[in-house]
This record gives sequence, structure tokens and C-alpha cells, in this order.
Amino acid sequence: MAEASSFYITTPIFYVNDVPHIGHAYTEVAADVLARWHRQAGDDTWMLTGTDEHGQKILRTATANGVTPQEWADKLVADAWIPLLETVGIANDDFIRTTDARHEANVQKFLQKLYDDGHIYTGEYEGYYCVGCEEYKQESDLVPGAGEYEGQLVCAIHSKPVELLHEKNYFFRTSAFAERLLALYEERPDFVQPESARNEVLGWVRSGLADLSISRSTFDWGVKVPWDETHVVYVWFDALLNYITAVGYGQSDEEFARRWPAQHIVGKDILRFHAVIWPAMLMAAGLEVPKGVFGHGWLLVGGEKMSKSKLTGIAPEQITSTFGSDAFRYYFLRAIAFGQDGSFSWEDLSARYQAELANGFGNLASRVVAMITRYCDGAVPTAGALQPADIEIASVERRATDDSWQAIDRLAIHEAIGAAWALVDALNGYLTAEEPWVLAKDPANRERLETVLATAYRGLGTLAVLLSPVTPVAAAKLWAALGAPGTVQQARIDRAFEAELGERVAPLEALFPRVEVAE
RNA sequence: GGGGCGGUAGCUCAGCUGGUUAGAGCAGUGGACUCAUAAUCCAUCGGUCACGGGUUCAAGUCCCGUCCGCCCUACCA
Repeated sequence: MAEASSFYITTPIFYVNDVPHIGHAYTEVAADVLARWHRQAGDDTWMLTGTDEHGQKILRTATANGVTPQEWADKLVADAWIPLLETVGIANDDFIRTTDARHEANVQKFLQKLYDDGHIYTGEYEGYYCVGCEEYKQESDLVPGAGEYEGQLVCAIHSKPVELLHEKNYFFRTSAFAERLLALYEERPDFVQPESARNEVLGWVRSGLADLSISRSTFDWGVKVPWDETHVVYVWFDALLNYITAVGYGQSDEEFARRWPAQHIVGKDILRFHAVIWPAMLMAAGLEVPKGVFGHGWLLVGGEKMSKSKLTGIAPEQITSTFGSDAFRYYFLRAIAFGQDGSFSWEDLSARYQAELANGFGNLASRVVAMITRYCDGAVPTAGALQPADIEIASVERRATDDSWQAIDRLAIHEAIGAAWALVDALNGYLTAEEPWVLAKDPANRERLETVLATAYRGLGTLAVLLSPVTPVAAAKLWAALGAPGTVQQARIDRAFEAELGERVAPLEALFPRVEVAE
């Protein structure tokens, strides 16, 4: 199915000033698995990720470090963000930075068009400004003052009174699109997923939309507003546009038509921007809205949303250095229903690593390859007359292939892995029931032995293909050990059960070696 | 304050529009087996479904209330 159809998937772009943690990596991995799966099913796939580099905070930290904001961003991208992708094995097709010329120039083009078409007006922003923080505060950030400031509202951080300031700003008429947005959610129930996210978005839009201030004039690290260079574009407005500037908007109509619209994968915290403001922006510009917006859940540590301020932030390398990138990818996508919040704990991670990856999948590969080596001198045997158990394995392979692909189509990554895993369990059970090590003792059982091993070998091949998007490193090792041709990524995943395999097995090192947990 | 979500076996979670003895995985226990990373396979223990009312022939599943937890309330995946 889906021959050569276009599949364009994005992650949010990272705010470079953040410190990468497993939450960022989680989003990346989810998008990457979907991209790999589609790519391997023959779709014209494109995965985009990148960095968000404008804004006052970055300007400030750059200045504090005595470098220009561009130099600061360059350093963070090179030292933190590109390495993050490598750490968890992301195979993105493009990496956009909001400081790229292709981005900045076309953000201006987009903005100018909205301005020319009357979607932007000049207004006045009024807000509480904290001199200490050098930024506007929401009322929720203010607390009642004490002592000499008794009776006034003060900044929660500095405990000093804030000033009510007015600033000239340009505003985008988000409010004008409320009806069209509601119609969109109505017509396309899966535009915002999962269901809980959709409900939340519906609630927001029904309760009314305020116009969005889209420019700032108190600092200058950003894309200049084309008709008023004393203003720079508000970072979110700037950042969202990466999804189209990266695929040719304003530059190459052909490329743009080929890729757009995209499936966005975002954390549920930024759902509002992606499911409300972004489609409104696109509507204003006369462009197609995204294919869909999927808001995934939080990673919870100790029952609470992971956060660096509470010191629960975990760097991806803490996990990958011990368990490897495959385990990272597998664990978070398998253990957490995609879209829901999920609890992370080292205990759970190592338990699943041991039980599922090492004992389940890894050991299965190991025992099958070892038996073919031992009983057949490494030559892959040919199946003889099939018995019901062998036929059952073949049908499990077929079901795993179909079910997992069908789940991926619904963005149910955890279900897709579960569907593939049914094959791991079936094969382990099959071997125990057929007892090839017993068959091997009597030459009279030779044909049966070879049939069983051929069937198990066939199953392993299917497994390698099905799991390659999730555990690409292990799948490649297994593929090589099976002596299969080319790379496992070249095998069509939507027809995994009939992948072309090999004739001789090669030694296989442990796919997921046992880990001594040092807490 | 307002809004959302959740509270089901030791742990992580399934339980759709209410309907036979509430399920899975892991952990625990017992057994089988030895090809394999002391792995695998089978069996088994284990729950007053947060609490209190209500609706109903029937509620984990609907309604009301209470308690607890988390999150959102315009710029942290």
C-alpha cells in the first residue's frame, strides 16, 4: 500500500538554550520511527528537525558569554543538538535552523503577504514589565508584595514592583479564524490527536481566541519585520514557519508541493501553537493546513513531569551509554502508549531491557543462529513438509507485518511494536514446543529438524525487518548474521514476511548483552 | 480562581457505547527443558476496581459529592 505517497513528518525545533534531556529525545525518536517505517514501506518520506535560535533569552546568554548570538547558537547546535540526534540514532533528512537564510528570507515573505492581505494590524501591547527580569510578566507570575511593597503586585523572582508598560506591536488576527478552525476540527476529527488533545484544543478555541502579538521591539535578535525594521518577529511566529521554509516555501513550488502538508509530532505543551495558531497562519496565507498534529504525553519521573528545575532532567546519554540507543528507542516507544504520559524509572527500564530485549528478542536470535551453526554447519536449511505449527508461525509473521503497519498508520507506535513482538513470543514458544535439539539427536528426524530451523530462520528475518525502525542497530547486526542481502533497511517493511533472506548464517554477538545495573 | 486528566493486583498499565467468576506484562512461587545472553516454556499466587451516596434487573464502566495526585491557564518534548 501507499506506494510512493508522500510522508512528511516534523518534530518541534529545539530552543537552543535548553539543555537536551530525554523528553527532547523522546519526541525525536517517535518521529524517527514513524519516518523510518514509512521510508521502508516505500513512501516518499521526509523527516525534518532543527533548532529555534532567536529571541531575547538567547541574546542575553550570548552577551553574558561574550559572544554574538549567532556564535552562541552555532556552538550550542554543534555541541548539544546535533550530538543529541546521533545519541539516539535519528535519521533525519534535513535540519533547519531559524538562522538559515532560507528560513529568514521566507519568513519575511510570508509575513509581508499576511500584511498585504490585511491579516496584520498595529496595536498596543500592555503588560507588566519587571526591570530585574527584563521581560514582561503574566499576572500569574506576580505575587502580592510584602513590607514596603505591601498592597502592590511584585515579581515572584525579584520581589520588586513591576511597571505597567505599553509597547507598539503588530498583531495577527488569529480571532478571525476561529470559525474555520472549528470547522476544520469538525471535518477532520483526526486533525488533532490523540482524542484528549483534540478535546483540549476544541475547548480553547470555543472559549475564544485572542489576537497574537507577533513582533517585539525591545531587542533585535530575530527576523526583521519587513515593513518596519525596528521590530523583530515574535519567536513562535518565526519558529512555526520552519515547517514550510524547510521544504521550499517561497523558494521552490515544486519541492513545496511534493512535501507539504506535514504530520507534526509535538509535546502536548505546545499543542496550542501547532493546532490553533499555526493552522490559522496557514489559512491566512492561503496554504494548506497540516496533515495532522499529534500531541504526545510527558515523561514522568517519580510521578511528576520531568523538569530540570526539580533536577529530574535526565540526559539521553545517561541511558544510551549503558543500554545503547536501540534500548532507549525501544523502551520509550514500547512502554508508553504514544499520546499518553508515561512513567520513567531506571528499574522499569532495566527490567524491560532484560526481559524483553535481552531474554526475549536477543536470546531468540542467539539460539536460532547457534542451532543453525551447530546442526547445519551454518548453512540455512530448506523447509520440508510443513506441519500446523510451522504454518502457524508463517501466519503470525503475516499478521505481525500487517498489524504493525496498520498501527503505524494510526500513529500507534506502541501497538506496532507490540504487534511485531507477538512474533518474538511465538518463535520462542515454537522452539520450545518443537525441540530441535531433541530432533538433532536422531538422523531419522533430519527433515523435521531442518524444517523447524528454516521456519525459525524465516521468522527471525521477518523480525529483523519489522524491528529495524525501532532498533536499527540490532536489526542490522541480525541481518548480517542471517547472511541476508543488502541492508535490512532496503527490505520492504510492509511485506516483511516475504523478505529475501540468505543462505549462510554468520556468528552473532549478543544483540542486547546483559547489563549489570549499578545504581 | 478557572479548566483538563487521573486514582484498577507489589510495579507499569488494558478494561469501547453499563451485563456471565475484573484482564495483560513484569516481579513472586512451583514445575518442565537445555539450543540459547542461568536464557526459554507451562502452571500458579495476587485486586473491598480511592471514598461516600444515587440511578438501574445489573456499575470499575453512568450521575452527585468528598479526598488525593498531576498538568494547563500564551513562548520548557
